[in-house]
Amino acid sequence: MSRTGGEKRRRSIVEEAIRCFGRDGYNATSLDTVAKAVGVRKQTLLYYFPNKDALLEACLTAAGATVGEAITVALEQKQTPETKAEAVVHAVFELAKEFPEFPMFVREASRLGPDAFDRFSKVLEPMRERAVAFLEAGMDEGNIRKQDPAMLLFTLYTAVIGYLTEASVLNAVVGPGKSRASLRRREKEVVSFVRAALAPPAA
Amino acid sequence: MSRTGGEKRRRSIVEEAIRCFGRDGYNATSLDTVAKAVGVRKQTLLYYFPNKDALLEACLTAAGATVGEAITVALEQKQTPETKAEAVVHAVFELAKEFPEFPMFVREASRLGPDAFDRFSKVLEPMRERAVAFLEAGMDEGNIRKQDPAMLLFTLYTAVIGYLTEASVLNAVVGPGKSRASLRRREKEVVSFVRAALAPPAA
DNA sequence: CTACTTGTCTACCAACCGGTAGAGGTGCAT
DNA sequence: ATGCACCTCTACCGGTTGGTAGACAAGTAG
Repeated sequence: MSRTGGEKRRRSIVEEAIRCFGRDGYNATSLDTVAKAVGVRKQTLLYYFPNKDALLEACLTAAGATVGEAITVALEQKQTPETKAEAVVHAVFELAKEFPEFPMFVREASRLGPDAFDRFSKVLEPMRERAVAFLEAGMDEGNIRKQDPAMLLFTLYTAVIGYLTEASVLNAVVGPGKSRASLRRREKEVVSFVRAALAPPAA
Repeated sequence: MSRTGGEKRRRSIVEEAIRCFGRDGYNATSLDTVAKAVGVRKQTLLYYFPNKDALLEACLTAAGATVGEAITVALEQKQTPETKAEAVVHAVFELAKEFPEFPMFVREASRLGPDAFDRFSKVLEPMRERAVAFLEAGMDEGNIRKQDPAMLLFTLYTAVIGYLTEASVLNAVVGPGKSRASLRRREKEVVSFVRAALAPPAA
């Protein structure tokens, strides 16, 4: 029919699959659902990917590359050590703004087990190492409160992903009185939280 | 056959369903899977609950009651204001220790949307209000850093649930070098994090 | 003994699942 | 024009899904 061309189609399949997997979960998403979102028949998916699992792997790799790229771009601007963490948070929130299902997909990746998450995070490995080194250096210089840097990184991760994915909880906790917190407000909250987590005990 | 009796059977169905829904997600769990876990045929489930959705509602209500009870018991012991938060964290971790799928089910509840999460959290509503009041009082007295108490509560929630559910991430971030962090160690990390989040800026 | 309630079961259904087989259309190189 | 690689499709398969219909066993009250 329309012959959209191979690589372009492949990318659009992966993008829609990430949306569906993030929204409904991998196991609860049928190939038909993804195909309908792309605007194509299920068998076209199976032409590009031998089976559902291969499609998932492609999504995991692509997602890792996407977030890696976003963070790299954010850190390319010359940053003072103080603003680095906030720049990363901002980049992730920007990504979530124009791709709301993305954070949910990341959480789904971790839910699917170590293998799936490793495939997602493999690209991010060097950035993780640099982040740990950055945190350790900051601790040695006294700019960051002394603690296990890996655990600190994990705590920051859960805070960011939590603010981005637990919308139901946020509404329930903040209560019906206040208007539902916008992404912008949540980013401010996360940033202030990150500052508190990094700040040394005495100012 | 064995006629285990109505209410007992009903409870065991709900418990196993929480396990399955937490482990695999609601949409990806079949009634047959739950039935097999209980040791009974699918139609027996449908005798107690008219359909899958009704079973989910029962699970949400039961889960809310369980965590509410655990927290209530933890706070019954006379606590100093300083140890209250840690007592709640400890109670939740104890619950997770002997019921590992429980935190995952809570996260699944939030993933299923506001209606589902409301059903879970309805029982917890008065405790939420008391917690906010407690935090506000602490802020007024200068024992807790001034911030939006509802947002603080949400941040604490995401931290606890994150440490309990994101095992894959934890292993990936902490790295293969160290042994995987035990629940006990994670509880210590969460508690120290909670302290940092509550602590006023100058000691 | 009989009638009724409660609980568990077998048998079945239409819809949907992931995946296979293969026809056919389109554009490009020869 | 012809062959071929690329892409999308229809048709189908065996297995699983949530759910219905109803048989049957066991306790219980009269």
